[in-house]
Amino acid sequence: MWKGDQAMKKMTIKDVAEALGLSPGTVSKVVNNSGRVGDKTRKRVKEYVKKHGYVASANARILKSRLSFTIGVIFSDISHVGLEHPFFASILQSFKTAVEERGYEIVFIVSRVGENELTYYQWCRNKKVDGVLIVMGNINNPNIQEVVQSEIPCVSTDIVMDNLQSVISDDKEGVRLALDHAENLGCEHITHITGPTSSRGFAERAAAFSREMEERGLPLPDEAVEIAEGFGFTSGYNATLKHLKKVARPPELILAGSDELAFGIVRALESKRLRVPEDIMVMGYDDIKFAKHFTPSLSTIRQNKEKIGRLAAERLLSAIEERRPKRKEITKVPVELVKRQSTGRG
Amino acid sequence: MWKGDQAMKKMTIKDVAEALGLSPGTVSKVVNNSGRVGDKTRKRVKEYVKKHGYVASANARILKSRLSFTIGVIFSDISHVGLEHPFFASILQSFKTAVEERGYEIVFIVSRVGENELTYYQWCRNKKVDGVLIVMGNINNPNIQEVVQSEIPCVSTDIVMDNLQSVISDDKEGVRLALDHAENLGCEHITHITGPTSSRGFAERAAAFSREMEERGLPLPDEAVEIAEGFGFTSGYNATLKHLKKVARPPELILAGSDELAFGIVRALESKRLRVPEDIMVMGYDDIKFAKHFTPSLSTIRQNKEKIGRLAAERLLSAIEERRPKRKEITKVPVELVKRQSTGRG
DNA sequence: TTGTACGCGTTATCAA
DNA sequence: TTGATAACGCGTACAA
Repeated sequence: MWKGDQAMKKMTIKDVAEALGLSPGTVSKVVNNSGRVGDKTRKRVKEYVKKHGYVASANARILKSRLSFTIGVIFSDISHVGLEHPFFASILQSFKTAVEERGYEIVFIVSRVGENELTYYQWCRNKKVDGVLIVMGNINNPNIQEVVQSEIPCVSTDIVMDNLQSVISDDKEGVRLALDHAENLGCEHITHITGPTSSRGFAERAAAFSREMEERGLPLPDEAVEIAEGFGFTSGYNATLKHLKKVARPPELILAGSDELAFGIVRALESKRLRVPEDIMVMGYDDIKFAKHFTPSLSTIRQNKEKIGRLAAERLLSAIEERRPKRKEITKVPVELVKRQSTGRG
Repeated sequence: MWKGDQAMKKMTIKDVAEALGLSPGTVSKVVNNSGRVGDKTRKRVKEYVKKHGYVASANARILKSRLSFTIGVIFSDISHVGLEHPFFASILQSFKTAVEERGYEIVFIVSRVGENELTYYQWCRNKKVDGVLIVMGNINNPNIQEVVQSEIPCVSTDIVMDNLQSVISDDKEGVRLALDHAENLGCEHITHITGPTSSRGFAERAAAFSREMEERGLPLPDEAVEIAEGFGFTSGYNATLKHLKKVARPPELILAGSDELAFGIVRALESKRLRVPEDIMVMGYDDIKFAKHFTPSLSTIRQNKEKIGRLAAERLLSAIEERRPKRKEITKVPVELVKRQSTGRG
């Protein structure tokens, strides 16, 4: 089906109208199921359109109408975390699948168009996106604040803010499950190593950890919460070494803020001749695909990434289609304890 | 900066023109650095535009002009492999970064718009994308054939076809490096377990493997190449068990078609009380992030994902901007041997 | 520089 | 009711 250099001339609504001896307006109505059109005409148009594969130009349509069937995605502004981050990639994937099923598509919001630097909000206006998903963001980013406070429907699977719908894991419950598990294993001296608290998840888990430990009457010295410098393996590794230097005696269990941190934590412990789980236990958070293939396989709190993405899509599309006023609303998605070798014999 | 429900009225080129007592055409020229405009006028316009943050509507612009500064991405059609696949996600990430630096953005090509089923080509025409990246595709997919044979510039980081530019790893070299390594380790009985050969990478590695083994005079019974059913851990696991049943005695080394397969291979061997690397060695392919954290850490052939993505971006953008006729062209990116524990003592 | 036709649909208005 | 007409959305490009 080689078309050579010259493209097949594109069929426009006028071509269709002309071929059928109708006006463009009438064809438009049929295509969009709007307005009144006679039955036989409607049928003629539908058949022609189907047969010849006419589809309205996306750009012309968006230019005129309210909706673009496009969702802008804010993926990352902080710390070179990209599509390669398994947790966020999973969420994005399931969100993408869900909106595509409803005829929407996703585009990544960037802060420039051609040569112009735009704010996220300007970008959205410029592209007329129908809604915005914040997969990962920082509440102090003025760009994000602007979008969230604007008239554009938004949903986040990460941050929580005024006027913003969020679909997130129940982190309090996650920490509770983790500590229940720890207590069942007979652990009392527990350390929490988490990532930068500029990230909501990390901050929330750290807060929940402290509160829970107190309520349970477990020891909570200052060193019991260690903040790693980044998101990845190396950050977890380094934070662990730092922590071990601070304490007289290693804790019985370390709860990590994420699986990736946990991987680094485990290796750091091993480098100090501490065996996991025999000498010290480790728990992760997220249950990314690799957690079960790690050695020792990682006990963790599973976040339901698929559900988070799907629910976020539902919430956002309803907000778009019902045009209701924006308000803060948090949907908590249950988490689940996954027991593996790193806290026992697997 | 709460804007409430009613959006700030959008500023159009007419508003700008009116405010400055000029015509829209003049403003357009300034904004696009095209055509002749007087110096002082140009300056006045630039200042006004900067101050008030006017940006041309993307849709109106695309509607009229040749370029959309948009690249369509074909990510996956086969086997539920999504953004979660670390190898392809890495390539896409670096491609995305590279094109964004040049003012382009990416959109995922899907096969429907609203209610209409479109072919990829129709979709591209409909959206006026400037070019297409095929991150992963099947050469027998008519949708892909149509795009590739069309007038739209394309580049692939996966498949190889007529009229298509490809930026891929030098798999022959990769297999050669792997077998050199194997021979240096004294291995002669080598098995290759790879994924579905509908995927170019797997097919090419399998072919290279057979050829190289023959040239080296190493044994190449039929069972020496085992095709797994899928891309992931489980496929590797099952293929290994199947292979072990076929052979009288396990090979000395297994070369996997990908790291993910290799993970499954290793665990399958262990389940049969074969230690890696003591009893049998295993090599992966790709060097995804996790390969070095696996136990045993995985020796592998590193594909330069970052470079593949970046080069693909360069090739595609040149093709777009120079509008040269399409032809087949393969850019091979060097690979690298990474020695770790799974083939020695690490 | 400006005027204006044009790109391609959508939608409000109007005639039949 | 049915369908046609025309203005509109927002820029671009070319003639004047």
